[in-house]
Amino acid sequence: MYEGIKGFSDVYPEEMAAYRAVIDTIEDTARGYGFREIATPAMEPAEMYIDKSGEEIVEELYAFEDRGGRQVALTPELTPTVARMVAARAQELPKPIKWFSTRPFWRYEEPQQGRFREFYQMNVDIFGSEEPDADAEILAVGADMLTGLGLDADDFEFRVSHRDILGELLRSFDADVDVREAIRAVDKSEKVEYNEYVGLLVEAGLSDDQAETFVDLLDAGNDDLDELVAFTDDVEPAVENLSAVLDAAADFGVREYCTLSLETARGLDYYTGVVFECFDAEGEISRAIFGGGRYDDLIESYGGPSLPAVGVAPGVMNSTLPLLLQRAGVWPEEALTTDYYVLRVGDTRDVAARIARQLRERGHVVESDVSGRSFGAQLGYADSINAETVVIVGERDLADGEITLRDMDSGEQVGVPLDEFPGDHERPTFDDFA
RNA sequence: UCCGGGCUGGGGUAGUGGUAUCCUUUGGCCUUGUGGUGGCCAAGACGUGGGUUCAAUUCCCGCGCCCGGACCCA
Repeated sequence: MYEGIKGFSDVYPEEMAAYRAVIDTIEDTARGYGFREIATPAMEPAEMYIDKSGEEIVEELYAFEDRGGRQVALTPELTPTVARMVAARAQELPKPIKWFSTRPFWRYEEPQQGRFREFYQMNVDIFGSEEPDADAEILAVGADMLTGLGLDADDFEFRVSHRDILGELLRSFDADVDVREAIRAVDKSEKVEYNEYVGLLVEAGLSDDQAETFVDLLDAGNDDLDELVAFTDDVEPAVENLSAVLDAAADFGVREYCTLSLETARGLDYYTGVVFECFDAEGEISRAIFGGGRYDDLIESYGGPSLPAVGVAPGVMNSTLPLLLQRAGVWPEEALTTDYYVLRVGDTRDVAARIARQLRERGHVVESDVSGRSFGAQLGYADSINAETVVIVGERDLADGEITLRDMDSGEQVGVPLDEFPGDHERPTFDDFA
């Protein structure tokens, strides 16, 4: 016996049935908006991540040399790959480009709540539109996924912010501010004490007074963005952009899930406009459920044309989303379902097989005996797979030209003439013949 | 990479310096034709390596994995 690798998970059928229901729901939501599915490689050149993120990223990469001497890495995220794909065909692809995919990613990190070394993530992106409507559509598709899963406004909130508001405010101070570091401090503000937060801002270049002013400004801005414009005109375009996105979100029917939260920054450097993070509204799940935002410069930085982009990336398996769904009581049932079990008694394989085939042709899940088991054992197995209906194909029944239908919930049975089953019925059950 | 807690049949547990309890599960049978409610039989565990000891599942150390936290978050 071998143990699995740390941070990698096995998923058994019952649990996978629940995941499958979740994945189907969120993918159908994206398809409903016209997002088209793409497939991408599990490995890329390691430089693709190192060049963009620095050598320290190697610490969190599954990277190695392949037999051809190439430095390769298991993909830790989708963005560089999709940027390459967009860049390669940017000329021919009609805009906007709306793509999604759901697949595993790998990061060499220490496992924690909702965080593993292999995890499944869906990516939904729009390339080629810088309109607020595109940002709002990303918010809308994200919110629709969650409501489609059974969550409502009491369960989650999108904390929406804008990178340029933070950037312009910081640049407006008469100080040599490391905006990147200051935004990183903002990103941590929810997790640390006030004094530590201010201290981080001071380390980024603000004076003590400026840092406190900045913190107060963000707080005031959450209530009224105009307060920020009053402080400096430089934030006006960003404020207008954020307002326009929220207006569009209102028309798209998802404004109620959005909260203005200027303390939300996202840790990544490449975001350029609206950013947002989804949180458990009850706070039981402390980590973000997922996040997204606008990254207008990234395609170009990967060698493509200048092409605006906005996206969202919900974790699916091995992530915080399942924790939220469980907390909210909407996690799908972890159970097998089986429409029919065709039970064989005696030398009836030919007839049983024909019936099973006819039921499968109607799109049902149908099992039959492949183990040579007794009647009782077959019935026990049918019960263990939650068969709804058992079709008993026995020698005695066939001698009378019949099969027997058994409803497994009630235990009721009825004889049905062989030539009437399944007949014209799309989904024949006990009730149709009782 | 660091910190805290954990690890006993497939799952859940009891217990102990002298190799282990119960529940459940799985397979078979009672019942070559009636499961989910009975009875019988069987299978199946001390994560791993080392140390202390006459003897280690039990005490000590390393490692692995699990849960949670820090760091990081793409």
